[in-house]
Amino acid sequence: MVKNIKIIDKLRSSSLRPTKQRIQIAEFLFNREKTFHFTVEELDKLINLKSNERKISLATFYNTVYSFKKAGHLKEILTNNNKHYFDTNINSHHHFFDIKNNELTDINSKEIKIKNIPNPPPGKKIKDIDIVINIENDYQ
Amino acid sequence: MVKNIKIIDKLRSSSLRPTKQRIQIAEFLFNREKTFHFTVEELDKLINLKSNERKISLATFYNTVYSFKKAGHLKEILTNNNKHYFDTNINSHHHFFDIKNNELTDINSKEIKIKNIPNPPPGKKIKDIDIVINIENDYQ
DNA sequence: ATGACTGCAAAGAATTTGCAGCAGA
DNA sequence: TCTGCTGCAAATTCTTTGCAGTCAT
Repeated sequence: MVKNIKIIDKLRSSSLRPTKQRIQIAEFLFNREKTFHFTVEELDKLINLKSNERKISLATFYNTVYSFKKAGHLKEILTNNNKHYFDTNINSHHHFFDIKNNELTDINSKEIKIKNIPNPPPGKKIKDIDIVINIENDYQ
Repeated sequence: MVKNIKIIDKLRSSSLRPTKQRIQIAEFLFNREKTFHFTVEELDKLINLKSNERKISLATFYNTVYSFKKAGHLKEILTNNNKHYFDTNINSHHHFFDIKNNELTDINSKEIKIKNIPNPPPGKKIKDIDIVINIENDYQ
């Protein structure tokens, strides 16, 4: 199996040693076209079920996902369902959240704009802005 | 101690029996001027510490807070810190979230507006929109 | 060789559940 | 009386931690 050079560079350039586990997780996450939303536990199941190799431990998934987040390769998504969701799309974008099934969808529109952004409290600055549009079934 | 008629009406009008526990919790939450942000565990501590009466059980706090939310008397706030935060301000409003200390502040400004709201997916309708402005210390 | 990383298992934090008994209507 | 509600404790779920052994450099 040919190692993915791009993935290894990505890791190195974030001062993350390209270990077997990190490479496997990074390939799974970043070699894809579409945005991918997940929790750490889901990721563990997805990767460990399909792989024949030795299982990666849950603690390593937690470590790795948080390292990737810190390095800016993943974004964390706000929800009110008491789980940490991550997103492989790190560009500034927003989400629909289906409150019935806890389902997240990216909002592709870049046109969404906020007017009259208030000033942050003294001594603070704005880091970024999350917009979540909560949706529900349209019975009519 | 005079029972708070308004609180009892509020409960009744949501088909919630005005039990001693619900009245005590509702008085604590709703008889105040300013918006109040809390988690269920914090609420438990705040109410049970200051009260001389028999302690209200944690399960009852969970039941009650979720009933109040369902009845529309509380709003749940989005965060990414793995806790359910609630807000006594049920009017549409938004939050600053200090990512360092997990601290929520209301944004009073009603002028904040979103332009070009995208269409929800087919069969869905927009329920509401949450905006969280993440802030951090402004070192310069 | 030396840090950094991983795996394991135990601990921790927050929330949920089941059910017997209690209390509003 | 009859449900709905509460209290308790156990269970569940997700996340974190400590540490010994392993691996990348």
